[in-house]
Amino acid sequence: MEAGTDVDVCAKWSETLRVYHNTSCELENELQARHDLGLSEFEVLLILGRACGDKGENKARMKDIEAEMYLSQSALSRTVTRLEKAGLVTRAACDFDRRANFLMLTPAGLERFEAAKPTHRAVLVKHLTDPAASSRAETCA
Amino acid sequence: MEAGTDVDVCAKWSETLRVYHNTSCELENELQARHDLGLSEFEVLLILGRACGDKGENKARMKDIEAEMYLSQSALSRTVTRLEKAGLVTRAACDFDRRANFLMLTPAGLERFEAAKPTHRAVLVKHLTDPAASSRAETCA
DNA sequence: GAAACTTACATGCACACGCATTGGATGTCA
DNA sequence: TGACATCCAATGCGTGTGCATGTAAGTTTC
Repeated sequence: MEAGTDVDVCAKWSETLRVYHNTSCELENELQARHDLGLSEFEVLLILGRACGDKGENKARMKDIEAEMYLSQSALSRTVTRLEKAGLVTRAACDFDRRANFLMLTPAGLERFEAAKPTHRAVLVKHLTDPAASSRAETCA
Repeated sequence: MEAGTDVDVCAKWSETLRVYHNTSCELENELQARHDLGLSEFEVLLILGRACGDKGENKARMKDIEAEMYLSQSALSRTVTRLEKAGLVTRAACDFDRRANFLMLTPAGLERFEAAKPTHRAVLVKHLTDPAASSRAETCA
């Protein structure tokens, strides 16, 4: 709407790309190396971890998880399959709607999540508090 | 370093994810639908388009392009292969360093790039000038 | 209550990506 | 000159993703 919009927009996009790639790349690497978790997998645990946390029941419907993530329905389905194979999560049928699945954290899943949370937070702090400190990761492009 | 950092950082990351995914998803969709170009492919054209633009020679070394993109060396190599098959770009050996390749825009490539540029800019403006206007795309998660 | 539609999840498939490796060209040092 | 390290680009391979589709379950309409 104002003069210089083109340049501003390009600069803003470049900055967004830089922060996004550097951060998600390091998140991926750190979570994988330290906790054997992919970023998508961690994000599912993150949603489960805060869902109904006070009731002690860490569960959510697939559809609700999907709505909170930038991941297609099929990709989420496979991500959950991986988590299930790793024993971090269990699928449970929903009594009221047998099309739907509930997803629950297992004790192992909760433990893994709690262990990974500091790693996740540390990377975010590193890259988002002082953007200048966010440099290119060694791997990932 | 200050109180509330954790919450601030999480909110900032959420916002970055939102903007990045919405924007890149719509970029991908629009460029594909209107110009038969993937986002990575367009970005290569973008770099070539502004490289030495004044000299009328739109060329650059693979390594230099790689350094400007968030793409691995192998992915760039294949992206260029696709562009080459589409006739938008040609590889040319470098006289001074025969390990390196120069990449050049063909006339068709320049034309395609010029056609796609407004689409690219429009999406950026839409999503980055007023962040609230950036809503979830229909496709892509 | 049967038929048509919609919703939730899984799966076949194609594809773009990153990592590791390879092959060829260049530079360096003895 | 010969041996070795370095650099550029291509390719084999595995994996995660999205789209399209399939299947089962719920909802609506008559």
